[in-house]
Amino acid sequence: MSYAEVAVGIRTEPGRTFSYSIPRDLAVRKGHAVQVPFGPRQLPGFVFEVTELPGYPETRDIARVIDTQPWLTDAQVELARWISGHYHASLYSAASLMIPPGFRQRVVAVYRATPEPPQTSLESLDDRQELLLHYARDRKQVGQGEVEARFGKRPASVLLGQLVRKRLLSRAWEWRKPTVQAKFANYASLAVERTQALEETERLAASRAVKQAKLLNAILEQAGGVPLSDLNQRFGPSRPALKALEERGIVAVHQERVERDPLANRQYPATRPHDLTDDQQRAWEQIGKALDREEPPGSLFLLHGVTGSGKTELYLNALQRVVDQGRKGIVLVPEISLTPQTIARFAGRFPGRVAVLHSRLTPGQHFDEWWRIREGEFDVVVGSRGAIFAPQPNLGLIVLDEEHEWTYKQQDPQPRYHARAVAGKLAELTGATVIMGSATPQIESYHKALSGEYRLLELPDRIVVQEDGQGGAGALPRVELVDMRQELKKGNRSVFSRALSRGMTDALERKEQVILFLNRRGAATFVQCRDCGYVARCKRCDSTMTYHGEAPRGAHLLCHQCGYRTPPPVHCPDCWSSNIRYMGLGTERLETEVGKAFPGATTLRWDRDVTRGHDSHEKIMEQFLGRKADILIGTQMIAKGLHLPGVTLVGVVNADIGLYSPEFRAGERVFQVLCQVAGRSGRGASRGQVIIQTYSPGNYAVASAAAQDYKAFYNQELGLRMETRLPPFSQLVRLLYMHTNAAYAQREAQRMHHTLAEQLEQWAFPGTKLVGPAPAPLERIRGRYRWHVIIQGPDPNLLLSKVSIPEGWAVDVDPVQLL
DNA sequence: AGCACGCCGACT
DNA sequence: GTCGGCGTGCTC
Repeated sequence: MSYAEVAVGIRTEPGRTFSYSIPRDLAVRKGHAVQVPFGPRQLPGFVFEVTELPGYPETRDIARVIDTQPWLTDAQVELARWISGHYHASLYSAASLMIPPGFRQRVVAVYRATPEPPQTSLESLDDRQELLLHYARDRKQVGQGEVEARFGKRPASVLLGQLVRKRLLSRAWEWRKPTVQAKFANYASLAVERTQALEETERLAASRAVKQAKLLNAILEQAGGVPLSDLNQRFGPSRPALKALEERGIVAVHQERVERDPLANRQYPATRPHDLTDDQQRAWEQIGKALDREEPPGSLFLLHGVTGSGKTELYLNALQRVVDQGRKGIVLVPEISLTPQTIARFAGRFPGRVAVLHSRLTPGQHFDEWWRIREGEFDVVVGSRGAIFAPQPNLGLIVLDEEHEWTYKQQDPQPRYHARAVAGKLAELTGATVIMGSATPQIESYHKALSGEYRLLELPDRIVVQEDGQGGAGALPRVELVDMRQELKKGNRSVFSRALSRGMTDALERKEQVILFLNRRGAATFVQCRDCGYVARCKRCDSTMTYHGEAPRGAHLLCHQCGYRTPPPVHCPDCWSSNIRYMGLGTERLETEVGKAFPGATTLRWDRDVTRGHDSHEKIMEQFLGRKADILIGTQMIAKGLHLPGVTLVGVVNADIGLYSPEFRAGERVFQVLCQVAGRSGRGASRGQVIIQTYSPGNYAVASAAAQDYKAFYNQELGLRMETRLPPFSQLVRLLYMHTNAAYAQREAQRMHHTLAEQLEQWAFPGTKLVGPAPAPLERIRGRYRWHVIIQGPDPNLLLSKVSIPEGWAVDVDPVQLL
């Protein structure tokens, strides 16, 4: 008899499995998805271990193996174990990251009326029970869902339970069909020899069956069959004409599996490797050695290079080397950088061998891609955060581009993992090499690189890629810092400093393009009564409402926290004054101001408010690349890795936004975003110019961004982190509790703090301390009050593992933000 | 989800 | 001293 340790789909402590016996007729292996009995229910689970001895005295049998193939590789099983432990999540939730979404089969209950019901039970029924019993007797079986639809979720389960206990209904467990499945489409292909078909085409054309002739000709042209949808698209409704051809045995219509390939119907021009610069060559030698396994495997590289220094070329070379060895790669890029431009760079180098995984895939597309990756069909998987879990067999390389991006940290559902940390662990398990690249590495990463945990590779110079594809040394843009306090003193109350105004005029005269960056949406950032000082705030959150004044929704106030929308006030609700002023500046109002100051220029706005549609990112960029606009106005979105050769001037309208946030990473964020925006300028032939407007020119983040000096920023920031014992000098775990009742949330947080403090006193982990309990900086979101407790120390998990976390608490290990 | 267990208030 | 309300924890 063998036994299995199964991670069951319930809330559990990290790492917890349950022991089940394996029936003789079931082949169960590590990594299998299974169905197991658990109390009165049947639940899904994953097999983490197969053993000869039971891990528990009273085991029950595994009910079913969901798929003959294991869904998790051995490496993924170990990876899930690590994620569960490190991020304090259940093993099941960790394993779930690695299977295709939409395929989470669930067991559902189905009910049948019993053939010989006990008479006594039939006599004691109320109206609703009677109704449900008759409903069930009228059909073969009744699913839980339909009963819930008629009676409501809660009453349905109560009623069904009552009828089962009275032995009037019997309950069985069934698997709900997967929500996504392989897709099949109709294809038309030749059923006769080509020569015969050609004759037939001529005969049909000569007679009056023009449509049939056209169709047959199209089918002739494409060996292996044409999808009917294509024929319909090209020739209009074709089914009747096709039917005629089919009946005469000339063509055959059959079903074929179609891959919902997101790259289908897109052509990527093939690209060849560029010559490397000296810096690139030096970095490449080190990477090459690691890939050739001349050194112990599992190397982690941090590639520090400014925008345009040729990091991607090194990624491509490394991927090529790995592919030549018969191994495979995963490339992670931030979701927002997953543009057609980026995909083209990888797809062009490995034509037909690149899979793309991102959140905008339909479940069907995701499902198909997952299985094809699993089968080893792709050399390279390009995707956002979750692509780190792509089931790439024989993994040789993981690339993490823009490693400092905080979108690599999963925020909402457990496990709140960081793709960078997961990549490191996966590399350790598989022997793969990791290359992390950034122009502005996260402080922790650079610290690790300097202390030898990562291997540091520097690319200090920018390369200008000419039209012929050859590279040469390029110049960094000239950056000018403008003190807006001086502008005010000189009587300039406009949003444009004299320098920026002049720069824009010059650029526009030379027919060059301009980017204006403002990290805030909307028209006015807050709405205030001039008489009593009232500021419009969101009813459900504490944040101030932002005024949006544009079509299609008309003027309204919007909460950027929860999306709550309300008409703009005519009178102050406190003092009934009509002296309402709109204060502050957002992208929307900036566009208006540009229109006033540069009436001849055409503008394009790029922020979350104009990019709701699916392809709108692509459309806006195409418009700007096609010179349909002179000035692009946008938020963070414009800063991410776009190559815009026509831009020679970037204006940062207000660098100070975010600088005084209560977050310990505020300075780092401002520095990163300013560097990124500056990198948008002068990527074509001419040298770019950047003008940064600020009210805090002396601030270290703003000043070192203006000087494009990462090391200066790093040294300053590291000093601050050391004083405050923040990462990398400690590790943080944040425990967050939310509740609609403020007092309840506070009490719960105090209770948690008390428990932790007790354990801390008992075990006395050195250097570990508790921060809080305190209301989170965003004290209320969507009407829920938020309190948190933070554990700070060399290994907070030691303390965390001593307490059990009650329901309702969110545990965030290595949080990227504490708002 | 459903069952056992335990703690507290209302009753014999 | 006993009965039963429901809140809490466990199910391999």
